[in-house]
Amino acid sequence: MKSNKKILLVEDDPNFGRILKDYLTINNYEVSLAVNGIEGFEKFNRSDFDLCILDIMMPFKDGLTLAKEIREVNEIIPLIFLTAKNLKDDVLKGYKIGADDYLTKPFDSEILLAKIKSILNRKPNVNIEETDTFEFEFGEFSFNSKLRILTHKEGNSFKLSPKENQLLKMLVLNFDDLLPRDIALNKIWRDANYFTSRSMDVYIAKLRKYLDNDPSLKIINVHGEGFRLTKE
Amino acid sequence: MKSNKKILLVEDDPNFGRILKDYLTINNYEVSLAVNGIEGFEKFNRSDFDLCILDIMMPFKDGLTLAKEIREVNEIIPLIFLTAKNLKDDVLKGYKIGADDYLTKPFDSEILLAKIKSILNRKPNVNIEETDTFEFEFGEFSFNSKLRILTHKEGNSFKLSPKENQLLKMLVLNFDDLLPRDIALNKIWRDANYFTSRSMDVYIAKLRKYLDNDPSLKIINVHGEGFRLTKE
DNA sequence: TAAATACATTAACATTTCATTAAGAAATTT
DNA sequence: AAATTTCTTAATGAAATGTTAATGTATTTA
Repeated sequence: MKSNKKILLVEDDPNFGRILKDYLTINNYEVSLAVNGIEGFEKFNRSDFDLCILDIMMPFKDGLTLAKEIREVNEIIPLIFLTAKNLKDDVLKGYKIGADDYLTKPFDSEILLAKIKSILNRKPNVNIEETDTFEFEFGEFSFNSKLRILTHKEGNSFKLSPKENQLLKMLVLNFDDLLPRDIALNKIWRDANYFTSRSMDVYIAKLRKYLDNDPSLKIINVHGEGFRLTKE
Repeated sequence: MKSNKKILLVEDDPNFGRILKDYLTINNYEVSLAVNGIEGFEKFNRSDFDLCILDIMMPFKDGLTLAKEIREVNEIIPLIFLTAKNLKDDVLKGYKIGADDYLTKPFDSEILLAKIKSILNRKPNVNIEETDTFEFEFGEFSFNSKLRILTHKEGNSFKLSPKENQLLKMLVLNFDDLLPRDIALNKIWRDANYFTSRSMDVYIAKLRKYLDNDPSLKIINVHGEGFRLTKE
């Protein structure tokens, strides 16, 4: 029974880390152990993992910061946090970054195993346009979402903020089709409520300003539903 | 900010159940509360839920048994278990059935909320709407009910309000056939009484104005019965 | 260390969209 | 003719959206 799933484990306590790694290895996972956030991020970038287990309390770079960096690069990889005490604040922060779960130390190893299985067995996400493409052309613009640069043919060029970038990317991926508000909110803001919704409106206004350079492009609101990027 | 997500909560402690229900309701979930596994299963079958929260320890039918029955009917709906104590065995059984998560009582309500959001966000609505037809042609019109746009061949194009859109869609789906008044009222207005009926009349008038662009199309009233969209 | 920059959120106010209700006329049924 | 149902326009208030500015918070630069 080979599982082949690769897990990145980031844990600064060498004893605990070692034991946990061995336990997961025995259970047919391929485990890479990093002892702090910096090493963790390096390892993450050098290999393709299926899941990350991150200790929150770590020297140099804590688990939450590491998670944020990982999320910037990879939006879908499952994250499990380990918290030393039951620090509610850390837990909530973790979920906001996009955690899939957390465990309070000390925890039962069998339960960790069950959680890992549950997360990895999840029906392969009927995922919303998960794509590797990062270069787009639309109207008189070219758009590189990796470099976050929106360029108008005339030469005008804009550096986009992370949120501007993500929102524009989702609009472009759904060109001429509806981008439902709550889908965008849940993906970009990781929460859908009054405030994130207003924030999104502000970003729509910002994008409209950029797009003014090509008068044929419009971001149209569908009242109560979402937005649609379209030409003419 | 509408969330509209429906949660089935099965909890035998009436006080705790009530409080939890209220808390979730305040946070924009539509909650149905059942006090034991038997009632829970009945409610589950009578409606479409987006997520279930099940207490494990319950009289008559415990949460694990209920979960098993639910899983037989529905393989994807997310399940969250509540355990009174940290009963490792129950937790493991829960995961084996296909739980998405568990919480040990007493738990923090904010954390429950974070878990719910996290779970619902990664299961983008396995929505019926998605598979639904939303493009129609009739007379000299084309009609996109997803974007709520009604377009006349000549170029005239109208943005429809949600109610206009739903009503027109029902008429088109019953083209040349009677759309009974109370069926439309119950589906669109969720209630059939004097006021919703007057409101529907107003919307029929609005639709007639749009349809005037094609003189061959008529919305005909069948006195005391309903309306019929027809050509010539 | 202080100032500047970048970014996201929140506030404030304007505008638009939308559903309901009111009100009177017209049509239909009895 | 009386009662009921439908038709249509307009008025109202609530909710959603548009937009600019202010606020808060890191990070970078000087």
